[in-house]
Amino acid sequence: MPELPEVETTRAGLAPHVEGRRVDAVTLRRPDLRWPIPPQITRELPGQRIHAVRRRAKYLLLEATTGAALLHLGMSGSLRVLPGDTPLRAHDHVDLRLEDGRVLRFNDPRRFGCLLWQPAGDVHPLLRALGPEPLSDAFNGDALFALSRGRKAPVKTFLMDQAVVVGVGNIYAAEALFSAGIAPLRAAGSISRERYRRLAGAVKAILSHAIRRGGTTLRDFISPDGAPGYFEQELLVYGRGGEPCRRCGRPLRQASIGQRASVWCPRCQR
DNA sequence: CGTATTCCCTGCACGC
DNA sequence: TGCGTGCAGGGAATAC
Repeated sequence: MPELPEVETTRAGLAPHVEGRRVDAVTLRRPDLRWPIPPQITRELPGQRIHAVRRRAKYLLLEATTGAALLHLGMSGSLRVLPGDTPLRAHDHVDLRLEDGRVLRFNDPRRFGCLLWQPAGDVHPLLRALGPEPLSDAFNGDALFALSRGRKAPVKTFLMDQAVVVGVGNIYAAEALFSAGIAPLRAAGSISRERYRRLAGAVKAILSHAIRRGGTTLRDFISPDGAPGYFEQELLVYGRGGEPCRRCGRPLRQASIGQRASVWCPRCQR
């Protein structure tokens, strides 16, 4: 399930194959993913060159001349650059044929992903209310502390709020809270500045480590060249409910927090 | 505004 | 073996 490191891995894998190339044709095999695919994708994008592949939160932007294709991988999406004659597989929904004959192919079994259009000079509504990038200086313990005052929601829910900080999904929220020693159910407003500094540091460390390792491989995530990520085996709490804490040996607790499966160590996290 | 809930969709792990 | 069931999840939409 692509979280920020997976999306960044995808961006980095895509960029050398796609940047500077012209899109010759677009093939849609269904009219929608999560939302209808807008007419600009088929009518405006073909013939334009992709100048850059950028990422904002978990969105990818293929920046062309009159606008950008805005993609989200949802939880099962993947993008690959393939030889033009590669046979189709199930759920290959969209092809962008590049001028070198290869295709940028968007596969998404669960169709939680999207492909939208952002006109040049505009910011798509989906990107307007997003918080800071987790690896930027704007995201730090002081900002978390300030934003959290008065919040009664669990800190895990708070940390996964894309208006607070983008790109911290369920896996990395669980791992960062374990690393910082903070219990996920604790009210966001009750946590000290010092502990938020630790938490922000943990988020940055875990995300940058995961990016270096090529993202987490769970379910069907694959990077654009087809190589799997190697982070899964390093997860300390996510998916390990009932198993012993790697730090203290006590069984990890599992419960649903904000409709999301959550795992933590009742002894190491307070 | 903050918080809680529902929904979208398919693949997979289960249990019978 | 083959079925049905429940769960997973990002995040928008909706309802308080």
